[in-house]
Amino acid sequence: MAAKAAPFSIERDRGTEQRILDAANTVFLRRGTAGARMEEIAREAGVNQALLHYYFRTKDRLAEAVFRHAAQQLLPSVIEILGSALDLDVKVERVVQLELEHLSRTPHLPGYILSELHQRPERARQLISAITGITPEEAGPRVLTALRRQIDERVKAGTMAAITPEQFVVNLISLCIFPFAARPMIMGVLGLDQVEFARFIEQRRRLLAPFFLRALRP
Amino acid sequence: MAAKAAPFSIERDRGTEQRILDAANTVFLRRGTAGARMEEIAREAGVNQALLHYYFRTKDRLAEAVFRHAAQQLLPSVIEILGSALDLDVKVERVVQLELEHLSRTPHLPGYILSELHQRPERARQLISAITGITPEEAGPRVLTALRRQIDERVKAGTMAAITPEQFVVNLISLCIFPFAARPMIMGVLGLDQVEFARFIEQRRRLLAPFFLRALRP
DNA sequence: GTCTATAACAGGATAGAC
DNA sequence: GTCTATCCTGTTATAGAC
Repeated sequence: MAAKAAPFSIERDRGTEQRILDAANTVFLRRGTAGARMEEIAREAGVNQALLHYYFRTKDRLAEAVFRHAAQQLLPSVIEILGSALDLDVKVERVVQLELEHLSRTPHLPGYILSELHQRPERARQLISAITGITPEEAGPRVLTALRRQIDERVKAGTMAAITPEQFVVNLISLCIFPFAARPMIMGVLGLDQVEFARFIEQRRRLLAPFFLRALRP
Repeated sequence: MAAKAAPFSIERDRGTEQRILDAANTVFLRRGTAGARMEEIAREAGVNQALLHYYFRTKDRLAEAVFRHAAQQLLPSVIEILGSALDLDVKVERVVQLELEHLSRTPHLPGYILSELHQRPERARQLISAITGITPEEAGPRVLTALRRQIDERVKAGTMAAITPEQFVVNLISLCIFPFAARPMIMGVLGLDQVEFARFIEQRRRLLAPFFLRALRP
């Protein structure tokens, strides 16, 4: 319980439990829950396997902790931004920048979340509340209501093509997240190596918001 | 080897091997390779576990067969369409219709493929050749060359906003595939049940191509 | 808290009868 | 070809010393 001071090294020691969590994060994100091995996590953390069970009773509980943490990372504040009072164009630009920037740093995240959700759809509920901190029943409607008002306004003014808020949201996050979730496929189809893929994403940060905004025009 | 006639039942017996393959398909697509259990596949196929090993030596070989089959289903002819000589607008419309229609029938497919590719990136190569029947080194360039020419033409004529063929392709397949790959997440965030999700996709079939084409205008 | 050793179990694979 | 019974390996989980 007592926080340990880091006597020498600059990067402070966050304790064994945290080291294990970090290792678990790495391994689960890479291999998926079913494919992850407790032994590999222990090795990655530089401790032995028994210690994992000391801190987190079972593999299931550890997986649970990792998923919860990961869920808070995907869509970091997308729902918050989209539900805010910002101008619609600004929302788009911010979501794009935030997501591409963030996912560039944690490229395994989308693949992991989608895999988990695909194999355990009941976790969707958990994902939503992790993102928003409120119940799933409220999060969606809140965002959609805000968007619907902004869209209606513009459509009436004739400055925007008709679109439902649902399609709006799905289009936007599809364009942001899919390239990372499908990274191996995209690298394969387009014949890119790692460096070229990174460049591709950089280019995308400049082109995506304008692309999306053009699609919104009447 | 001899095809069996179906003496009584109308649905003809496609043989045990095929029944096992179908069952394996169902289970692997639902649970992922690591999460799938031979026992569950046997039960699903209505045979016992030993028979799986009789037909397909190991779990790995069975998984291999399933992946190969699945790979041929995703992007059914997207690469072919995009690499063809069709008009650009027609390509977009056809890809959208083909993919949404097809994925509506096999909703687990994208999640499964992405999971596999995420955990075993080396399979990307196998995916590409399964799609195109030609080597990965040729498939990408072929499509991109065709698109680049069409895009350049239009941009010069001033009828289209500048975009690289790579971003063009990724945008298009992101918008088609992601909603299925992230189905549980989307249902959660938007608060949709199964029926409402199906309606959402129906709506998407009408709205997606126009949306995309608007984004292409100058 | 951390370790070594080992128990307990799950799941894939095989033997052999029919 | 198909089944039942069983083996065997890999993996999670616990006991107990330090």
